[in-house]
Amino acid sequence: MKYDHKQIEPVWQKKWEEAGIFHAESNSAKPKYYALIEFPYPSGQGLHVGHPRSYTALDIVARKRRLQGYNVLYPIGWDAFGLPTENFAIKNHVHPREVTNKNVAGFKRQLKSLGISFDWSREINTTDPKYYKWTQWIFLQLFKHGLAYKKEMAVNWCTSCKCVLANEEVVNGVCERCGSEVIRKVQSQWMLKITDYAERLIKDLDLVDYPERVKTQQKNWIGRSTGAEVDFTTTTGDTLTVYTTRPDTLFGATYMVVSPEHPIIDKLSSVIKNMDEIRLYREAASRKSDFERTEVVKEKTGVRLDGIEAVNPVNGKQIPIFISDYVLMSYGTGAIMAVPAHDTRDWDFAKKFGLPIIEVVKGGEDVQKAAFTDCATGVLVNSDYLDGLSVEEAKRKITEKLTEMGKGRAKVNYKLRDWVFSRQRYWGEPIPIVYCPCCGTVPLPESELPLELPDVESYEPTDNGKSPLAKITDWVNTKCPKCGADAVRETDTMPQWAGSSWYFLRYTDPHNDEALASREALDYWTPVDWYNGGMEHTTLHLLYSRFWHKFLYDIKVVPTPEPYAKRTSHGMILGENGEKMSKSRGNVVNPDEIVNEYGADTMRLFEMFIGDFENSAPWSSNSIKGCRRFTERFYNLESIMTDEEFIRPELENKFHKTIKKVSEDIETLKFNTAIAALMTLINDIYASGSITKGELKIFTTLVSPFAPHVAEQVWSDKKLGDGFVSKSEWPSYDESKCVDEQTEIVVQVNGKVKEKINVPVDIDKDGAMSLAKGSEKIKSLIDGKNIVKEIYVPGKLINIVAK
RNA sequence: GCCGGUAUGGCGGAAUAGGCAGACGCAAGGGACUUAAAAUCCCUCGGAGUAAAAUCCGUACCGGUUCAAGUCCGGUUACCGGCACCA
Repeated sequence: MKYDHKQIEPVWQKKWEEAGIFHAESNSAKPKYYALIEFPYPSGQGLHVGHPRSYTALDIVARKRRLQGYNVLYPIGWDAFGLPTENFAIKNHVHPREVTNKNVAGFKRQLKSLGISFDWSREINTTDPKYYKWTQWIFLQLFKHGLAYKKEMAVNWCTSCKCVLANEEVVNGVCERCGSEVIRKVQSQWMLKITDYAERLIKDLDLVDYPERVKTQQKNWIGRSTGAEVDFTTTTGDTLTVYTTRPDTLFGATYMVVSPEHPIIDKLSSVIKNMDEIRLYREAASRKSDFERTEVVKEKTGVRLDGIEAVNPVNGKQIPIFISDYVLMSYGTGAIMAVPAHDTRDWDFAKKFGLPIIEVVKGGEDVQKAAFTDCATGVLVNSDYLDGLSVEEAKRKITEKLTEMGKGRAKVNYKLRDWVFSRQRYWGEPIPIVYCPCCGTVPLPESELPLELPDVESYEPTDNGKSPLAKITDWVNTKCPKCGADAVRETDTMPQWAGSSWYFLRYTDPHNDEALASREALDYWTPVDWYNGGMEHTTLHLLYSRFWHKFLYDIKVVPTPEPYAKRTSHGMILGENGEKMSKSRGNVVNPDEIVNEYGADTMRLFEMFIGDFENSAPWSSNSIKGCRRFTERFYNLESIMTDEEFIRPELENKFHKTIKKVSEDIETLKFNTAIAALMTLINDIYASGSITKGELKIFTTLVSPFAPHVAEQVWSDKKLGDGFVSKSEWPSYDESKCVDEQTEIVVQVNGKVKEKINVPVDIDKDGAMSLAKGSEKIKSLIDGKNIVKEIYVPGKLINIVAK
């Protein structure tokens, strides 16, 4: 029979489904294994060939674990709330739910055609009220524990669309859709206090097995810095507190800068002589978009506060105060002490405004020419009692001194900011909060969850930037759950990140109406053993879900402090031209075409063979042919099978080595070399002219995680075992059979390969050396020379250094 | 600017912990089979050099350590990703 993937693949997909062999067992005595991929956002474009890279990789792991006797949970679901669906709905006047259902159906068909061993009985969807009931429940717990709060926040506002934009929708300072100017507008927003967990989110990275680059990126994002707060007194008798990581340079502070939004300006407006000028500057700063404020401003701007000065607490010197937008209200205290000699930004500003530059750390170039910022090498000068100390010593000493004086304290700061949790959008989870004129902000009772998303006429945001939900008055108007008075509902919805911050918990018990998941299910299944996903989620999704998980751990809902024991990341699949795959570049490859032309097995093999799993690799419509050939060659083994159950002695070593190699490579993400090893073995098998039944059984099992359909076909055609190969047993290898008896070692003279000799594997140095010297060629090369050194690397190489 | 990643044949890539650079696959060239083509099978395939060998060069670039460097150390460049005045 000729290999025909269209005959084979749908048949086995159906048989697997009917037999339910990929269902995770709920009450099992087996050890558990929880493999997880990032659940997809069901977009209208459908899957592209990038998606299956991650799904296939963990499918291979999941299938191998099943064969190793684990009870495996490998689930799938839909992260279905979000903007593209909503925008599509607005444009085409359809309900986002319909769009979602249609897209989910498309994705499902595509995923099923790839033969991935998901447990479809546990499928979840973040837009299902039965699911988002628990997203809302978690929000209520966060609220009750003071971790959800409202704050006036600047948002992106499109002046033409009259609507709030997400950061992703602002491109180069203009609206992505209409191209008009985006400004900052202050609105009251729900925030989540992720900053309370900053320290633990860093520290607990020690508990998990993540790639170092992921850990580093999370640490940098959280941005912990240690320093001190210093209280300056002003000539008006007020206190102005600054945060600095360089308290050692306090004697070099020659001015101060406060951010344009700093409250001290309003407080002292009657004292400041040039208030008009200050007002103008503040206004200009507030009008600037984030883009202008960070991107365009290369030259420092600012205005001096006329009529006030600050007093340096350590030397009593009076120094001027400026406002400037290079100081951010959102970090530290919104005010800084400026040490131009040792900070580049302060130096730029001081040069522009002609301010004095005093060197307090010696060891660099002339500070009048450039700031000296290296704190590892310098020695303190011009700093009274700090003189002669190293920077580190000076930091410690001055912090102690300030603490004694009551003028300062050690302080840790984080770049991480609280999570803006409100969206003025329709297609998201409604925030379960009611505003009552008497009781204030009241959480909805848990018994009233889920708070379902009502139907609306149109999904467009309102003119004043409120969510479309605000237009549905009979939904908005409600009674206060506490006192029964007339009240209104919160109309903001949650961001897309909400549903994905806990979805892996729901998979453990997806149909539970009493809890987000039962405690037994969570105790059994969590943490996730292996989570693979994209690097682009490192600082958002991965961090957000760790935060939620830690909170749920604190309130004793989940049993583990960390959600994922092991995290890995795959590289992108690029277009054939080496560029990122995108619709606009026209280089998108649709998996449907590949499955149709070559079959799912070939597709899966190629996805894994294409290159180093962790690096990006370009798609190649030529190279895939090699994987198709391998699939056919594997299938054609049927025709050369003999009935012996054993492994032929001449192939025994090769089989054991391959079992070892494939077993190990799957664990270390080296799927490409695992497949290469299978290809090498099949070449050896064909060279031998036949394959025994016993050999084919092993080979088929090894292939089955990669190319499961054809493996099942061969398994059943040749009656290699009972039932499915997917329910059989992973082959084991014998370490002693992986070593060869004879081995070729390389003989070098002065580091250059001159000869290769065959030796018994356990030969000692003397034996190998005399064999090497017995070679005519080597003899002629070292004859008459002085042998300086002889190196023997067992089983590998001899190097004779001769002069 | 800062942080992270990457750099190996015509191409994707391989090389445990410093020990034969180029496994495996693709493409290309030659041959067998065929009326022919496809498929399949066999051979060649980094560069220079040679009748063939020998030999020399070669893992982005410059330098170092070592008997031995794609791998370790110091420096440089290019590309990709993230962040962007974080005091």
